Amino acid sequence: MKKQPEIEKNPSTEEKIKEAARRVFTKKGYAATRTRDIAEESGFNLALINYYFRSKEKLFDIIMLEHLQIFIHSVMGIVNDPETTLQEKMEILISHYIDMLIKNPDIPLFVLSEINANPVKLISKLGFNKVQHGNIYLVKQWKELAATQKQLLINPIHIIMNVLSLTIFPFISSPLLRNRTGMSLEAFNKLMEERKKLIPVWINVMIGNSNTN
Amino acid sequence: MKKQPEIEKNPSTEEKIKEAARRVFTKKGYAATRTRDIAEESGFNLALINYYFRSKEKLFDIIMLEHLQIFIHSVMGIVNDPETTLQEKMEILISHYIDMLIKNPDIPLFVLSEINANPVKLISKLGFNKVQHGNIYLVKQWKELAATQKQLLINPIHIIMNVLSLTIFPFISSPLLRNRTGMSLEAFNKLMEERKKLIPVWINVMIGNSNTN
DNA sequence: GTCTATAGACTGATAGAC
DNA sequence: GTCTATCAGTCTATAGAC
Repeated sequence: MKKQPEIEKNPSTEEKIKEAARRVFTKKGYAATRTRDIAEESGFNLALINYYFRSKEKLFDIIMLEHLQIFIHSVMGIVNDPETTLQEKMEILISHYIDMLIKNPDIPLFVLSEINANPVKLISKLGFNKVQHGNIYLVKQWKELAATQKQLLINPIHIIMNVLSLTIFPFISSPLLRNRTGMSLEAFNKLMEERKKLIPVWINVMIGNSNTN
Repeated sequence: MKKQPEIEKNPSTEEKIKEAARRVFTKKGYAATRTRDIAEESGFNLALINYYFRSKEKLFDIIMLEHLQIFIHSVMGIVNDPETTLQEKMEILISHYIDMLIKNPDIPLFVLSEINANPVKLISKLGFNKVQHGNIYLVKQWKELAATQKQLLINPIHIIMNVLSLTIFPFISSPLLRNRTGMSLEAFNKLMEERKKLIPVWINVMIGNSNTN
């Protein structure tokens, strides 16, 4: 019943710095971020960052690892659920991603940029390659479907690409799009809410129509 | 009949530096690029960069402007062609973009990252907002179609998003995707070639099925 | 734990020789 | 035009006071 000692009644200094770093890194990227920016954003002194995290790079690794875990961990529960159908998984996944992206619209561009800038480090060193595809329930269901759908000529990787593209890309291009059209953030988010229902419909008609072409 | 003096028989020093800058900036982004990297890549000395371009930022602006013009100018001829139908325009546009992206896969992530990092400068200062939508032939055709399709409940902006998402996003996520699946660059490019035909089909069934849902 | 002050390395830009 | 040498400013990281 007793809580662990010091489980942040209100955020500790270390946690505040980490949150500040998350905001600054995610917005500006690793190279453009100065340790001074994080200090200023956190309200503490520059020296404290190195006191808690030893270096800018170590702090960055922590932030990036947490971002990747948000995307991977949160999804694992969905794709590994034996209770839901393939169709339901897709709907839940898209809805879940869009919710997350409305809250954290800068994450995809940040993650993809940093992976592009330093693929070796971010993919191998951060333990990002430990996921075992074979054991995932979604993959099992997918294979079962593929076995029955002998007519389906399209490469399944196209479908995966399409789900991710339709879900994530609008957020990546949001600054440009909103500027060009004069759309407000609220209007944009409302469009994204609409897409929770639209994308699964689109994906279904894609699968249904690609082989009868 | 006489050519302009010195229209690069083989590339001038200035042109070589610009090409080197294009490669380095596009790969690493503005902040992570050091003037010394460009010098090394070009084979010339650091001082020459400032001799020709005065500053790192001025050189960057030139590169970025050229990238934006590639994307805008090359597209203008297509969307303004009165000879082609809306359907044909879409097919040509997608095919044209995929060709360009296979040759320059780093451009979208680069452009979108830099716009995200500095929206005010890159959208207004670089004269990126001079396009007059009203005069474009594609927009005219679009409005004509919309007038006849009174059943079409879906916001047209979704369709534009979808075309761009399905075309561009695979290139942005290519480093991650290829690493996760072990796919070669050749195999990836072949998939993208397939998408030249697939995306227009998908867009058509989207338009056809979204309102009968 | 938190601060000020500063060391030590690096960066963009320029002066000046050739 | 192209180079070497170097300046002035900025950056990360640390030493040391409190």
